[in-house]
Amino acid sequence: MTPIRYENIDAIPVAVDCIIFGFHDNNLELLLIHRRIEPEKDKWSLMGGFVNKEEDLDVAAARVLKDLTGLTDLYMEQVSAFGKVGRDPGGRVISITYYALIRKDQYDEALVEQHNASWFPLGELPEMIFDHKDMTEAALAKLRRKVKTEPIGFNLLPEKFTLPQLQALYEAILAEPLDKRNFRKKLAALDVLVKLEEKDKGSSKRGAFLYRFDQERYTDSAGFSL
Amino acid sequence: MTPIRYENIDAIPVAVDCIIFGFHDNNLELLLIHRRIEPEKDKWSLMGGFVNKEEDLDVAAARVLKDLTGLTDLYMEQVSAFGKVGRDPGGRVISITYYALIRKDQYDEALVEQHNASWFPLGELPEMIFDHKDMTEAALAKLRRKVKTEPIGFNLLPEKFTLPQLQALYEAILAEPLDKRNFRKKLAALDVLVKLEEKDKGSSKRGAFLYRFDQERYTDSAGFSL
DNA sequence: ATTTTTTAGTGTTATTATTACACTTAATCG
DNA sequence: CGATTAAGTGTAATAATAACACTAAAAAAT
Repeated sequence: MTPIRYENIDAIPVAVDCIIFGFHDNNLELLLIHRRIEPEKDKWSLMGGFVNKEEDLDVAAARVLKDLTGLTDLYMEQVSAFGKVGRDPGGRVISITYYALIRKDQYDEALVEQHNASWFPLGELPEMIFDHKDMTEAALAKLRRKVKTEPIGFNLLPEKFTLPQLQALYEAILAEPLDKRNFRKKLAALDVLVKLEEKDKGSSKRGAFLYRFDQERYTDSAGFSL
Repeated sequence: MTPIRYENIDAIPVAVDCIIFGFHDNNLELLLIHRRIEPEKDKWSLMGGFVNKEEDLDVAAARVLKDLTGLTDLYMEQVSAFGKVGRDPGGRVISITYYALIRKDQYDEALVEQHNASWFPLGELPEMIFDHKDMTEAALAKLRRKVKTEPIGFNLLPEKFTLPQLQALYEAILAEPLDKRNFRKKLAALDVLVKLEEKDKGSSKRGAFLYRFDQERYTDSAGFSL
């Protein structure tokens, strides 16, 4: 990595592929794109794109996300690089994966339709091209680890949300049931939620109080652990 | 990422850079290379190399490691991709980082000298080129996380080691003192070490018993947590 | 030979974190 | 106004972690 000019060096197309998570109907979902050309026609694919010569990796990922969803400033984290020689039968491509968390009430549906994209619950993923299944698994593993120690789950919920919603979100991500009282006890201890006056009556007769995540309280606090 | 031929796509030189950890004198150390040309002359650098067009990423990393140390089959893990446009002033290069754990009693000293490489304790790192400092920090963070839940620390020790050595290793990696009795209690519970008849008298008058890590016992066991 | 020095080795108790668990309340619907 | 549905709430048992101090072995010094 020391030479000063890199003209004799193999250059390789580099892509970013995005694992886009959403939350709907108490399920964690993935936004995938329907592939309409051979090879691998009719399989599904992560949203991706090539990295331009003068473009930062994470800028490329953000661009790809914006192209599909219309959204900017999404929560996004690099997962890892996939670089097996034969991973893409169309030619050598190294792909850097990012996962992103989006609010399903916010994305641009027109753009998504335009790309033949649709949402799949994690349990019902279709066949995917290349190594996109592996990428998804790596992203999910990373998300599961991260969500326990950083308050990133809120990126999947609307600004205002109820505690039952929040719990369902964590259950969906971690794929395990959580005890309601223990969950709330931990949250109360963290002291990063603000209880609002309003209730959401969408999912019960009684209605559940709405909360919002308070970034400042979190910043001032010691940690986060659920 | 969908087109079938990638001829109109920007291709970019891709490098691997290796964060090579060793353990010596109760210190975690890094193997760095002295840079003897401008720019950044006399700074230090991670060992790296470019990825060949027909070479898997991890094969490239293993090659780079072998070139410097003579060792194969090292424990190695991908850290992440660094891809800022200006990170290397010599031109656009995307670098995938790997950390590796080596036994300081095994590497090929001649090769290391040939590359003007030397070992630095983590606390005394010299100025490094480009973003190599960031890479090192990312690698260390990953190592710290991993070492708590996977039995990878043994890759930094000789086949036979003493419990005081093992504890010193964990203290060096985690950069915090550990309680001797609690440490041994946990190890005993894990039941993955085999106590040998021999003692090592290198570091004390009394001498400490040697142990070895038993891969089979670990595979059969439920988990690992220190 | 005896004492000194140095590091290895060993259990128990207190504290904290986690888990398990069941009833009451509020509001709507019939 | 009774029935239904999901929201909301506290306590006790268990497990995990953290704190802590002396004895044992061997070599080195006297």
